[in-house]
Amino acid sequence: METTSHRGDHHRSAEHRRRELLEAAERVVLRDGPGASMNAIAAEAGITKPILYRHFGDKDGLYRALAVRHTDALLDGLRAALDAPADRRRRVEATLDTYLAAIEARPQVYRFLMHPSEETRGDEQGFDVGRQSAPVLRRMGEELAQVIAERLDLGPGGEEQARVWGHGIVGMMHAAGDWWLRERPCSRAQLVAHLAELLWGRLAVVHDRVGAPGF
Amino acid sequence: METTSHRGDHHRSAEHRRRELLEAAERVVLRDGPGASMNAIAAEAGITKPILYRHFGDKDGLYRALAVRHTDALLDGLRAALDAPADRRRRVEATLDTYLAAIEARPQVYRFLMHPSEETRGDEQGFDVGRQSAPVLRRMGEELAQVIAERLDLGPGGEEQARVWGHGIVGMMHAAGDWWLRERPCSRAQLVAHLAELLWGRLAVVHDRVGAPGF
DNA sequence: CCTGCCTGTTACTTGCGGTAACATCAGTGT
DNA sequence: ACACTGATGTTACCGCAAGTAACAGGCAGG
Repeated sequence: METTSHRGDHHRSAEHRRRELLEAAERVVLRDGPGASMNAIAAEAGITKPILYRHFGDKDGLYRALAVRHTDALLDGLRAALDAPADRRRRVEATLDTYLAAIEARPQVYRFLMHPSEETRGDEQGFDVGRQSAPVLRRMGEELAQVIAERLDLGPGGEEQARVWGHGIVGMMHAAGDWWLRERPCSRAQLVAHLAELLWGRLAVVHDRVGAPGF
Repeated sequence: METTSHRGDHHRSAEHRRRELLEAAERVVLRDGPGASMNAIAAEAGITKPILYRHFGDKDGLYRALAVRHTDALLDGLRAALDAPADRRRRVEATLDTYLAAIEARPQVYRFLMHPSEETRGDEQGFDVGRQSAPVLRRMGEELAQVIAERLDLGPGGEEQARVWGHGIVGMMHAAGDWWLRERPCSRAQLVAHLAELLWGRLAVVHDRVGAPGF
């Protein structure tokens, strides 16, 4: 193997460089928000733009590469919470709390993940529907759907229902978390409790107010 | 009243012009997607950029003005569904279906509403959290929260819970609708049924699959 | 020595948001 | 009649960001 020496070195240094660039990009994005320019990122890394383009193709490529790490980390945490040894309600609460703790701890990362690239050209006027939802949300929805379909006996059509629930629950978590993080109206534990109550069907059984139009 | 004649005419023609510009902008946005340029909008309206800026301040202003009409229309529809004469389950289903029918009928409008402006400068590095969620979602969440708080007897702390539920349900509806519109895995009625089942707490009572780790 | 190949540069093009400066025409006060 | 005001419209420009040549040096291996 004469190749191992230099080609291995080349590859390793290339990947090493790539990691360095990603870390520089992360620093800039965390400092300047998701609108950070390629020039700023290149400057932070001590180099110039074309190198970034050689490594990542375009801005979207860089942002996607950046997002993968955080997305994976977040999903790992959620899977762990979903697999904790406890009853179903506790698992749901733990999963909600894990997500909320993550976005609370690093709101800049969260903001970046939910908003990676805006408008990937390739539209072509034929309505393709708003796919503005961040890929991380789609992945979370799909993974949750899979867990639900695997573990719950939903009967015929259960897989479809599991997917609806997966995306629905993730959307609920995301929207509530976004609002909570902005307004901070209560503690994280209270938010988790309220959401779990909602998922546990309290909306269906709570009584109407007296003297109000029914709901 | 010497003012009524000319000032009234001036105001009316100004507002008329504004409506014309908004309609041209809408045509372009529906044709080119939310990334449409001010130049393109001005050209569609038969004028040039500075006029748009005089009328709407900046791009965000134009987009906000555009969004208001659709947002109002959508919210009116949702309020009507929420006020329909039927039991609670039917009302929830009607509300979900109204929202989904709206985004199904005009996906381009939907996409535009959920994605108005990207990154309104004014960040200031101090974490302000991802407020990328479209204003329309916030408004929907707040309005639903108000309806819930008004009509349901949630006991102490009920208002807080109502707000959590409002934003959570809206997020669920949005995420599920977005996914459904992209993949079209089932009929609208089925999607509504699945979501209503989720809100009715079936997640809490459905049985584990035999031989699988519990959930 | 010359040929690739990687890394890096400077300098450019294109396109966008936004603005300044100027031109035009309608009605108003004196 | 005449200057003034104010809205409508223009051309031409600035600044900035994404993305792209085209060129310059280090370091293999024939």
